[in-house]
Amino acid sequence: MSQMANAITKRERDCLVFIEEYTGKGFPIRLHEIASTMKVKSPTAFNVIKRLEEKGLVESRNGMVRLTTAGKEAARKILVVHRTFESLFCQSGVPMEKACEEASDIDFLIPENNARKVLKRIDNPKVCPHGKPIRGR
Amino acid sequence: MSQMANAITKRERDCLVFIEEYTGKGFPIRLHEIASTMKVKSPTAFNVIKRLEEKGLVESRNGMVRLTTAGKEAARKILVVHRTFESLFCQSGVPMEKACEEASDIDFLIPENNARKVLKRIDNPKVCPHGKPIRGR
DNA sequence: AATAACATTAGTATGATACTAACGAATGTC
DNA sequence: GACATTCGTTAGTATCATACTAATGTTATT
Repeated sequence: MSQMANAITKRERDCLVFIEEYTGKGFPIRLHEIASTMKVKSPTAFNVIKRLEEKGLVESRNGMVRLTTAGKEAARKILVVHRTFESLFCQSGVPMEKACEEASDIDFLIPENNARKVLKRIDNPKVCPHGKPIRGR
Repeated sequence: MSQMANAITKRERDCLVFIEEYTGKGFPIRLHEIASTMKVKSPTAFNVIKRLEEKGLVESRNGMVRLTTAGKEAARKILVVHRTFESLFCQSGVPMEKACEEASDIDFLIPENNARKVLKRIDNPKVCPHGKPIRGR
């Protein structure tokens, strides 16, 4: 209720981003992989996936999980915001690890268009502190 | 679990900040006031207050609610972070209302010391867009 | 065909959020 | 002083997200 209709939780965010980053390399992802990365048991991961599925962000078939078009778009938006704030924190003197962690706590809460404005304000860096492109891939 | 031990929720944050701002003017606050401002029924507000009480941030007696020392300190920290990000958003071209709203979504998630670093990065404004002092009062 | 690895279902638990209904206490009005 | 209104509190219910164990399917590999 504090968020708009299509809100996701931190857990769902972590899961979504992990799938995006993993499957971005062309490998399919298995639930077991997700569970162990998120450090939860399979049924927990299964439920998170199920919720993401209900929200139309993820598809799973034969234990293979992948993002839908909407899911990819959602992940893309989150990553733009993530890298923007990560950059802001780093520019401000926060250590990279901490910057990343804190960006992860807020990147799914802030609309992309506002992050883009912030990006301009901080001199429009093209890559995040990890060297990944901030805007389109 | 995504947060540290003493984490509070968005609801609790809203409640805490509201009490801080209200009682800052020297008036005692009543539960009914809190409930109607937060747009929830009394029992809901009552429960939020109860949780804040358990966390040692609030005291209530005879239906009068006020912050403890720890509660004031927590509210102060939140407001430093709030005003920092509000300023950032405004400087970036986000309308003030929206800037405030979004700052409220994240200000309780970011540690004060990192916000202070961000504050320096954005040219150390002394007041937030509403004209309130950002650092100590 | 048997086993191992993994997915899935069922069932339970906790914490945050929110409600209604009912009750209690204080306050003010007639 | 009796009564009504207002507000706080308790009790009970519900939902959602999160997380677990235990049991059951399913698939793949040997």
